[in-house]
This record gives sequence, structure tokens and C-alpha cells, in this order.
Amino acid sequence: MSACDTCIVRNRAICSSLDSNELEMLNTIGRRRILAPGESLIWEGEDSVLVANVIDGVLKLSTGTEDGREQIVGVVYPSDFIGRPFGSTSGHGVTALTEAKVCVFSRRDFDAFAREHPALEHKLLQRTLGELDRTRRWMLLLGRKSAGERVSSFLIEMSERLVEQGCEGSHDQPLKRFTLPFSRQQVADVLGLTIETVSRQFTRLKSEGLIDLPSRREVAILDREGLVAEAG
Amino acid sequence: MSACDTCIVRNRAICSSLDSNELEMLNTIGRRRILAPGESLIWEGEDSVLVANVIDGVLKLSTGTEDGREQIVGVVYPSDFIGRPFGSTSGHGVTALTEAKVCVFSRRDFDAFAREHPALEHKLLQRTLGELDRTRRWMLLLGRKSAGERVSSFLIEMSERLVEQGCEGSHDQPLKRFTLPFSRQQVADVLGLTIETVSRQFTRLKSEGLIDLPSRREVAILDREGLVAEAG
DNA sequence: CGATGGTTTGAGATATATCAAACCTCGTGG
DNA sequence: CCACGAGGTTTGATATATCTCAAACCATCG
Repeated sequence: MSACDTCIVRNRAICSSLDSNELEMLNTIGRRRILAPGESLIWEGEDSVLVANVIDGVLKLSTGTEDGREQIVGVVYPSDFIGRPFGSTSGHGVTALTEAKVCVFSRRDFDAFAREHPALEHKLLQRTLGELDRTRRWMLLLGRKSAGERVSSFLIEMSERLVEQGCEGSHDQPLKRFTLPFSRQQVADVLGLTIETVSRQFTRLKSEGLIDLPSRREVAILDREGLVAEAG
Repeated sequence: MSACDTCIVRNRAICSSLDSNELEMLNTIGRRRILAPGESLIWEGEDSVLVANVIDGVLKLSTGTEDGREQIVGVVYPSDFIGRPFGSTSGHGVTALTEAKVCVFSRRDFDAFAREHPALEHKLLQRTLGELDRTRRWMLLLGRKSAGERVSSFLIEMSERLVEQGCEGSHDQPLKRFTLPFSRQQVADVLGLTIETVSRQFTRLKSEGLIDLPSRREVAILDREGLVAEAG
């Protein structure tokens, strides 16, 4: 019995395209790995040697400039795919924000396997198209939205994506209350703002009664309507 | 003899994955269409009914906010693929910037065809992965770069992507001189700036001798090194 | 406790936006 | 052929959102 049989993302990750024989084969070329918060799996600009499925935890994708400015260009959750298949270099680093469990493959092995399993490539294509849609929506935020709109949009998105997709029946209601997997600085790096501006917007939203901040990392959405309106 | 046989992007578009029989079949479900500058093929938020290959011309992908702010989230060139296969709605509009020639398919027809031709899906996956890389790189620009860096980066990118990929031998050298397919306002919409800021940066780069502006739409790069340095 | 790292708050600086006017360029019609 | 008009562009003056720098604050952990 392979590790895949008990995998909690088995039915949501791209692996769901495979039957048990194929899964067995895939299992032989992959291995599990645990990442501590802050630990990186892939570095910006390095050769694309690894790809992986996220089993548990949250990771950031980030790029930066020479002089140290950073931009988080993506956030991945359980069942998401990471790394750059069919390409030579990875344009961004991948770093765990929480403790994270991933299922890692050598890119060469994965590429070869994928080319022989069109259903897998199809799942990967679907995921990539979805990610591209999401990324483009984020460009509107970075290019055109004010600090208040950015922070509000961010909290709405978080409340939607952090839903623990445990039980299949749960109809993915956005969360009213959640723990941010980001520090204030990381929120700033997602939104293209400074830490101070993010902090001020948090306190403003709180003072206006739209959210509550029980602790540094926790957020409660008190007035979702209002927050959506603020998100522009 | 089908229209595909004489297609100038035949060897670069995703169609290059098909043999002549398959191409013949694809040809029966597609049709050519010419778009005038400013004409749209797809509207933001509408049902995803069309997909297409770009044969000639330049088109923009754009989204906007309720109150009329616009952000261009992508620019496509000959051989690029447009539209949202395997999805219900398109998150952005697609509008011709120059006169454009496209090869259009009903999304349903294309989806069905693609599912039966893994090599085509593979090409599409490669293209989508590349586009995602490019889009994420643009996020760094939108989130963290100054106006001067944005305009310089933009001109460098233009000089690289506008290369007329006519003859196969041409080793894609960046252009020293080219005609922008954008108005100043559209440049602003790509870069997340205002038209005035873009204009001022253009004149600054000109006065510093890095570029020349023979006419409104033309740009000559005089000092590529310097411009790359300005791009951050 | 006292140190440490992250966060909030404050005061001031600055890049970019906004508003407004002048300026080209190019096509049209007298 | 030239005057005119319209759209897009540049330039100018001012406003303002966000950044920067700095200090106070607060949780957490030895």
C-alpha cells in the first residue's frame, strides 16, 4: 500500500487523474518532505530541478530585485502544484510560511511521467489556467487599487482560500475568522505596500468595525458586506 | 488544401503539434477573422465561448474596476493563444491594438478536440506555463518598481517581443527601433501609472539620451545598457 | 524580569496623481 | 493650399497617498 492511498489531497491534486496502477508508479518517483516555516524548497533563478504537490500547509512564491525589494507573486495551499515543469529555470522562490508537507519529484522524472499520462497533463493544464486567471486578477490590485482596497481584497481572498477543505461535503463557505499565515511584512510583500501602511489599514478597518484583530495573526471579519465594498 | 497550410504561425503556434490530418480536422472547426484596431473579440466577465490563435497583430488583455480604472494584464503577439479553454468565464477582455488576424474556435469544439489530442494540450500547457512566468515577473514591476523603472522595463520588453519572427534563422535580437502598438494611455494601463507620469518618464529618458522619440508611436533605444540599468 | 523581534503610532518627506492649460499632428473642408 | 478642429500628448502647478525614518509598544521566551 503506497503513501498515496492515504494522501489527504489524493482526490483534489493533479494525482486524481490517475488510476491506482499509475499512482503506484508515480509514488515510486516521488517522496514526502516536511518543511519548517521559513524553509525554502526552490530558489529564484536556480535550475528547475524539483516540482511538488502541496499536501499540507501554506507556501509563498516570491521574486525580488537586486536591491532587496520583494514581491510575493503567489500563495499555494494543499493540493496545489509547485515548481516549473517543462522549463529550465524557476522564476521565483518557493518558501514555506507554515509547517508544510509536500510530495516532491525530480523535474526530469515528473516531466517524463507526465508526457506519458495525458490525463495528468490535463489536470495540470487546468490548474495552471486557473492560477493564471488568479494572478491576472491580482495584477489589477497591484496596478490600480489603493492601500485600503488592497488590504480589504486581501482579507476577503484569505477568508475564501483558507477554508479547510477537509470534508468533501462542506460547501466552502468563506471563513468569518482565521489565522493569517503571514507576518505584517509578508502581507506588505503580497500587496506591494510597506509594513506601516498595511498596519495602518488594519487598524483603520478595525476602528471602523469591519474586522476584529484578536491577536497579531488572527482576523475576524465582522462586516463582510462592508469589507467587500471597501475592496473596490 | 486548408488555410493552415499557408498559415504563417503554423510552426510556432500550438498547431505545430499536429500532423496534416489532424490539422485538417482542426481547420474544419476554426475560422479566420480580421479585427480592426480597438475591436474586441472577448469581453471581461462574459461566458467563455471563444478561443483563438493569433496569426498577426497585437492584442491586449484587460480588466477594470467598477469605477472605470483599467489594468492591462497581458499583451499577445502572433502565435500566442487567447481565451479560456476548460473554463466557464473569461476574467479579462481581449481587444485588438493593431489590425489583427486571428484563427477562432468555439470553446466547446476546441475543448473536445484538445482532449483528444494530448500533443496539442501539451503545447498549450507549455504556453500557459510560460505566460504564467511572464505574468508573475510583471507583478514585481507593478508591486515594487518606480515609474522610471516601469517605463524602462516596458521599453526593454517591447524591444524583445516585437521582433518580427518572420525568417526562422533570425536569432531574435532585440530591436533598436520600433513602433509602439500602444497609445500613451495604454502604456499607462500596462504599467499601473497615469498618462502624465508615463509621458514625463518618456521625456526624461529622452533628455538623458537613453532613447529617442522620432514620433508619438516610435521609439529608438540609443543606450540599451543604460536603459536596462534604469529598469532596476 | 529583561531582552528580542515583530508591530503600531507619529511626524515629515516624496513620488505620483490630479487638475488645468498649452501644444502637436493629422485629417478635413473651405 | 491653408485654416480649422479634434484627439492625443506634453508641460506646469498643486494635492495627496504612501513611503521613510524614528520612537513607542507589546507579546514571547529565555
